[in-house]
Amino acid sequence: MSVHGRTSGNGATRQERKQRTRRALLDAALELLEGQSFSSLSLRQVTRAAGIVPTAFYRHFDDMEALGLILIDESFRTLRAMLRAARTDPRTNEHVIRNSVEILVGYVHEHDTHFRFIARERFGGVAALRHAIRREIRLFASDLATDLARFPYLDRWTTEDLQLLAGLMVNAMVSTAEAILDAAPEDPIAEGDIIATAERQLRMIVLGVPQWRSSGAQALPPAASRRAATSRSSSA
Amino acid sequence: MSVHGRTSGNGATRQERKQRTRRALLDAALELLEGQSFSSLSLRQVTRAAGIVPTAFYRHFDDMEALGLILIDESFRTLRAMLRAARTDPRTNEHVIRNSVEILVGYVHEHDTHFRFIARERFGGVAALRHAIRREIRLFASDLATDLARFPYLDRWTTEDLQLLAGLMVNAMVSTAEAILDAAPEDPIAEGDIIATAERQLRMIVLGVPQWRSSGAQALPPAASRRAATSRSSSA
DNA sequence: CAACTCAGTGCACAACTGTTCACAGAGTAT
DNA sequence: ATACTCTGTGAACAGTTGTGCACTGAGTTG
Repeated sequence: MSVHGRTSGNGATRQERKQRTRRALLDAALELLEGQSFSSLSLRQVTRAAGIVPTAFYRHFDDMEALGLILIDESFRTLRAMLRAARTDPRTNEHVIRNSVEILVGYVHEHDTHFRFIARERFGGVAALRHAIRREIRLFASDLATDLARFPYLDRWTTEDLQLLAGLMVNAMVSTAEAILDAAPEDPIAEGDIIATAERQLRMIVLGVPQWRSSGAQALPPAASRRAATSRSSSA
Repeated sequence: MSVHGRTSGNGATRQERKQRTRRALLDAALELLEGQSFSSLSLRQVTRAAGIVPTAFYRHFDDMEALGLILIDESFRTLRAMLRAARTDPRTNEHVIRNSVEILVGYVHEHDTHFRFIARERFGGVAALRHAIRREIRLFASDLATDLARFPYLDRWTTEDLQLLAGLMVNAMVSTAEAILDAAPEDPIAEGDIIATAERQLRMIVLGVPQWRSSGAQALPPAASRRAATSRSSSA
């Protein structure tokens, strides 16, 4: 501690410098990943784009995989921030869907690298990343599920049912995000179509909500979902 | 033409032989793709697995990308076969969902390589494949949409609305397929859970159907619409 | 039969990969 | 000022990649 630290004019203090090249590596990777998948991304590409020599990579990460896991972490931090923004949105319940989609679109544009990375590696070739993403998506769906519980009807649902609904919504969100990212950049018509489709899909999902509890319980008892799963094989 | 052809005992006739190594290349690629993504799959890996020398690859495909496009074509052929199987299923409308999911699961197990390939490359790193898959999925959703038109209520829908619904279902199917493929192999409990979730998700989507009018109206219907308890005729 | 076609071979090449190692030199501690 | 720490360097390695080229030899054709 004490008064030690940078002697040169530019931002120094070793820790800072290390942190900065670490960020440079992460950012370089994220940018390169816009055009290729993680499994085809080489350590040397990343270091080259970050402006350091290949071997220096190991001062920051054991592995490319380790770097990938950090990127997943950061990406989901963004997703959670988006959820928080949607949750604390002051606008009325009448346009929840429209507003939510709007927030999603804004976040996709502002953090396109994160969204593209997640969408691409969700089912990608690297098992470790795939599983990490699956785990995070489950957590994300849980967060969304508790948010959903604030709405009429839904506050009576079991957490399992809420997660089911949240899972549907997350799927719709992810595919919407990828559609936006893959559309012609800054093509307002195409993006408008995508947004309209997303809104209507969410609306269609939501319309089933008031019907769900009664007939859903009738067809598959929520409490016995585990048992129903194992005894299902006889009907094949 | 005429009586020319194979002179040796094993299946010869040049065309046949060429066709056979072509298949060997495709199959080798498909098998390798179970463990990695297409963009990280090398020409040499494929030829090595197929038992030929790297340069012979060019006798069959211009490119790895060309091979990938063929794989997409073949994969969607099985998807369409699945749709046909579901369409001509003799069982009653009461269990459409359960039966459809069952058919899906069967196809996923029998053609796991195709499903995994599509799921993995749908948002993968190779733009050409990604776009080809997106196009095929749109066509697939159209096929599904026309199938859906056979059901009560739905026969009155516009094709746009049907495509919307079909898109939701396709999304659910794809993520179900990947969940099955990524589950512990031959783990009946995990797979049972996935199947149960898929059925309930589809059911939830379908429940919105009777409410849907093209413009969608309100997002969350007012508390008064309890009447739906008696009108569950079209549900699963 | 001889002439021709062409799927598959074998070698070569330049480019790229991940990882090792000894080493520089700025930042830090005493 | 001196000794230590540690991020980044540069050369070197064994391996892989895609592709060009001249070739072989079985299958085909006239």
